[in-house]
Amino acid sequence: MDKKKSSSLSGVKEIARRANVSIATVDRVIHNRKGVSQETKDKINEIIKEIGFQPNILASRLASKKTNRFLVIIPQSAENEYWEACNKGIDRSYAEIKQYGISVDKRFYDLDNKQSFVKLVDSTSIVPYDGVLLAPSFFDEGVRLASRCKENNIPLVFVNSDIPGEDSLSYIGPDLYKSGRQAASLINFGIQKGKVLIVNISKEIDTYHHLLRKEDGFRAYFNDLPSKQPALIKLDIRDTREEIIEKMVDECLQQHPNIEAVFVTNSRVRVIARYFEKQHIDKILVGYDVIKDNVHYLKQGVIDFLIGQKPEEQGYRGLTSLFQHTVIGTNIPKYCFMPIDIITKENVEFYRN
Amino acid sequence: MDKKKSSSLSGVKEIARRANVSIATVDRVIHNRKGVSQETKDKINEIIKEIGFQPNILASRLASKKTNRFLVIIPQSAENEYWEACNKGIDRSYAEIKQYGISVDKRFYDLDNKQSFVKLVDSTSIVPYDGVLLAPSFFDEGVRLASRCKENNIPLVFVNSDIPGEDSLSYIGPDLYKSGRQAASLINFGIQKGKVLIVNISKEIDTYHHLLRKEDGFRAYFNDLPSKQPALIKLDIRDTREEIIEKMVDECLQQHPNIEAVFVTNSRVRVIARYFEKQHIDKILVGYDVIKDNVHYLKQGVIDFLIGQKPEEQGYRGLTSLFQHTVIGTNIPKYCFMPIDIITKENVEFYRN
DNA sequence: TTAAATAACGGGTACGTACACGTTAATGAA
DNA sequence: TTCATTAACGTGTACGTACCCGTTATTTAA
Repeated sequence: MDKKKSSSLSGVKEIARRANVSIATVDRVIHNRKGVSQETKDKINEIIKEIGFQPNILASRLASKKTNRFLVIIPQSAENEYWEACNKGIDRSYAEIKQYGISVDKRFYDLDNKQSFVKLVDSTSIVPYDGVLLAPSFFDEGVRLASRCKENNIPLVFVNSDIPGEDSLSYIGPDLYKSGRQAASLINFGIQKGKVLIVNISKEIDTYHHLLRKEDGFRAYFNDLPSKQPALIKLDIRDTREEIIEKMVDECLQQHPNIEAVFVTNSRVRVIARYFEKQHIDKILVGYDVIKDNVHYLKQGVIDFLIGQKPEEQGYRGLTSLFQHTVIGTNIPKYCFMPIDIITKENVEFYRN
Repeated sequence: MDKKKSSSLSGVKEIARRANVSIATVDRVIHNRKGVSQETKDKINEIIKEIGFQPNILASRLASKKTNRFLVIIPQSAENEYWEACNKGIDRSYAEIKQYGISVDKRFYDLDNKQSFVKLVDSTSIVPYDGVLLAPSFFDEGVRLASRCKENNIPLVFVNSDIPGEDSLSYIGPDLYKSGRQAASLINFGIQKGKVLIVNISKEIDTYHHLLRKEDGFRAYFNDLPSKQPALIKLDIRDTREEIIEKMVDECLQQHPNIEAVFVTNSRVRVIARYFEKQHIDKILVGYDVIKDNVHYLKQGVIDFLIGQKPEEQGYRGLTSLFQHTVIGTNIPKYCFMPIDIITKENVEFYRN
């Protein structure tokens, strides 16, 4: 943690002095531009290694008027707290890195409208950008954008959902499968011997696939269990209107009277919670995402556990990763899985998305 | 998110141009040094507000050869994963801010030896420092250091445990009481009608007090419960030798045969877990801190829940806060409570301290 | 009345790096 | 031989801010 007086003992000037060359030559070597003989190049590189030269990023950024542009493509924040949080994380990152001459262009699409994503992806030129942050809610277009990035050699970071085949710089988001397991483990801890209901609520086919991964993990947990294995009922609701949802859940509960716990695979758990509260139903209820409505029912005791996926941090890390990769030259891990946060009535007040 | 071409439209140069003064005069106003008439001072301040001038921190730091020193006083990392993590967080922060000409001096004390803390505090001069990061494991000396900081007007940040009376810049750490409540809530979710055992293991009286806060929260949760209230047994162990601990727990379990769950108020839960494994005891076990041994027993299924307090982040935030306050001028929140993380077998692999 | 002090300002250099441009010598083409 | 080209460097300025050191006018002390 100690540092030499950074004055004359480090820096390009010192390197130049030791190598008997000018600062400009050292600079050429550092940025491996041409115009330097192999001999001096070797000598300078050796000195660089010897004194452990680390360029002063402040001075570097100040001198090179270089300004990097990043492109961000995520769902709209309006009426969607999850993506609002992600957006906020991006802003927080931006506030920290704008000093370095970074600019960010954000484009938003409608999560309920695949076409808006298609149009956005196809109409946006990625050429002027030094990096792209993408939430690829829809598969095919995500792939298209990814390959365009690859062609142009532009680093690409996925947030929230991954497209495993494409070689992105990094994926930052949840492990859906494991989060499903986690939910199962919590429910298993609380139930006696009743049945367990799994509810998937989604209209778009692509987003529905994400829910399936969670369900897989959920089921896998119980399958791996040596002892008791509760009966698992499944309910698919391909409609997001509350009346429809309530009606279908109602019917299902009629049909299976001894359901003890309900697992909702996304943030729509709030709708089920509202229904439970109205009908004075007291079952174990587990769902996703720390958004206002869900927190309300968590505090009421209607929802027992929420699983958090840190959307704010996903946004923050996404942009920060692009910055660190491009400007600082840091090595970015290919996969950055978010923690699987368990939120209850007792700890929700301290939770940070 | 859009930015004007930051070239000629912002910066001290532009301010100077608009105010018909030299850059030096603008600089005097910005750092409110004397040598400027009230009139021009007002004019310049107005222009600053008008164009929303934000000084370029890169250039500022580069020009002023100012180098800030921070003092860090925390327990030794050796054989203590918790404080090792905190130390690591401090290093991570340092790696980010050293660019700005920050240097950090670390001093370590022995958590099991109050005298080492006393000596350290009394022998260390805080005068040359621009900020102090302190883990005040022992109360009285913490107070002494705090008042010395106050006299010298040096910002002080507490991590891990607070000394509420002293006006520090910030406290960064857990809410012990609420974390106890959280533990209670988890246990309550899993038990049927058996008794619950609370175990405090600590030698030093000061650290023992921290455990009491958790116990208070734990008890409060059950007190607030309208319905079932399990019997709470308490076991104080003022010795850290494993044989002693095992023996006392053994006796206690003999005496109370129908204990269903055990809550250990610190990271020593590993000792109880080891004992449980040996004796093939299968009870709900909840404890603190994501350290190697505890994780082992979590994965074995011996420990059901660990409560995490993010030591790494505490260290990171601690130093970063000092930096932001001193160098950037950011407003630091007086209290920064860590989330109360719930860690299980299923999510531990994604957990970040 | 004169020297000294002070208030209010401007000029200029430095921080560490980037880069445009100038310079020299060697090489190649005509 | 002469001119153009190129490799291999050095010089110097710029980035935006900080701050030392002048300079001028005005006030104060003697």
